[in-house]
Amino acid sequence: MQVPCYECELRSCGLFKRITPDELGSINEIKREHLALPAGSEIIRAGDESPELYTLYAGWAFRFKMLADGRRQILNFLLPGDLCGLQAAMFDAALYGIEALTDVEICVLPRRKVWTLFDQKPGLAFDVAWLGAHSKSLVDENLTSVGCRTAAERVAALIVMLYKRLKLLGMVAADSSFEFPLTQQHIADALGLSLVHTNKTLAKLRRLGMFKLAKGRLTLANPRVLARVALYFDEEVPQRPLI
Amino acid sequence: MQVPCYECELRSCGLFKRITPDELGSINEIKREHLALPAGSEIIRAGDESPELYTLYAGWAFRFKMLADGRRQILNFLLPGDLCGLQAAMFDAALYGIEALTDVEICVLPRRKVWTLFDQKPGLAFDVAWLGAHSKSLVDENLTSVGCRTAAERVAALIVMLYKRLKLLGMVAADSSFEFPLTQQHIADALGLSLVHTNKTLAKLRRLGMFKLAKGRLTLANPRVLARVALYFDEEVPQRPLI
DNA sequence: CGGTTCGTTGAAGTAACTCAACGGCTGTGG
DNA sequence: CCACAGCCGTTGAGTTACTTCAACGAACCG
Repeated sequence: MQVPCYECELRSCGLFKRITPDELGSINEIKREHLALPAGSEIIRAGDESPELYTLYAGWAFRFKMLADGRRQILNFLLPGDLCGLQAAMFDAALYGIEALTDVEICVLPRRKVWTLFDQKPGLAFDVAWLGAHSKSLVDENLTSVGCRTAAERVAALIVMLYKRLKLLGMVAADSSFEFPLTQQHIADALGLSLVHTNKTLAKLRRLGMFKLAKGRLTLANPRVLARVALYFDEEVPQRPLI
Repeated sequence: MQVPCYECELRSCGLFKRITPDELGSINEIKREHLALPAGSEIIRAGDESPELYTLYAGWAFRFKMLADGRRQILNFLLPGDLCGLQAAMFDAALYGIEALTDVEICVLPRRKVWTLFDQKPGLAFDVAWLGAHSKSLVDENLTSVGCRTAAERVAALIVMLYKRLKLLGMVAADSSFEFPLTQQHIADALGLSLVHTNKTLAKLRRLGMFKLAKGRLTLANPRVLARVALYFDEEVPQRPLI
């Protein structure tokens, strides 16, 4: 347990709802480990029963489903502060996989202890439910993209959504640039597009001057314009709580 | 409050986790009303702040998002026993709409009272979170359909999924037939297909003998075959709890 | 160096879309 | 009673957005 929850950097950036020192202490008590995993690791494997709940402390990950014939759908991307495997912990088997996109660090919370903690600190139960609902709203948004938007609109929507989330995390530089570790295959699998068409769509948006992409870093020309392309009904990302 | 929770028909069909009489009594206490609404009613309007949480007692509904230019994506369908507006109740504004597909009856639970109830009965908080997670898994499945499957596979997957859910509710007859109130426009909007193509795809599956559809009732020839068409990794729908 | 992964581009094919028209059914109002 | 409008489903024809196939260059690594 290298990093006590008291000193969690995620907490200090104002990301989480203020929780009582009492609650924080309880979380710290059940936190079992702080693990580092390399890019490509499977954090949760579909079909496994997962005895643990994780929070992503550093790095990127993604949640996905596979079809019987091997096609893959990326459901959403996970950023620091996100819970991994809430559903998996509530059901008996995970219905999806979670893979580390970059090197990651995760905090391990034993499932049983989390549930018993709820009995003592009901406020935390609300917060966990909140995080689950937030993550669901990301999937909703992605489904809307894949179901309704054209290829260019989907790419724009994905980038804008990541931009907004990273901005809340303080991971966007002053020039509107941020780390962008996705390969084009990831983007294709998230948006329900072929690899080739994803490439051509990205090229088109780049030629239009919507953004630059070099050395794993994406620089946005103008977030508002891109949001317009994505046809957003301008809804804001809600404020976030806990863990 | 015509129907006390004690006598709830949903409860009697073994659908929900056994909860203590004490918990049940608490739910009954905060239940405010039992409302009947005609088909087409908006149960939740996107953008509204919703002071209430509902449970769908009878009838069908659907949750959807609209794009700026009017395109609609149906996120998932709601059946008796499902919660309406959990996300909406946790955030300050609903990010989606919910519309009654048939005439419906809903139980009204004032939002504030639900949260305070959690403090007294933490077990219920877990159950609500469970229901939220379950609903999310439906969206995951739908996203996988829209992102990965062909039109015929999507239609098959949708029908199989509804069949499985209705079966758990005891709403499937001995001949594998069930009420099917969706118009082709609903199916199209849920699957990210055009109306015309949805029609042609349905016709094709019908010609192949996968199912019959007449007078708002769908009869499945063989659920297993349809599941095969949908390319399911045979995952079972988990057992359900509460409210 | 050769192997691997990732990005790029051209060309040909197809699944799904749009447009358009029509038939059946239901409810409404003269 | 018929006339008419509105909704839903159906079908044909032409178009397009996206897919698949194939090949190649750049970067990275053992």
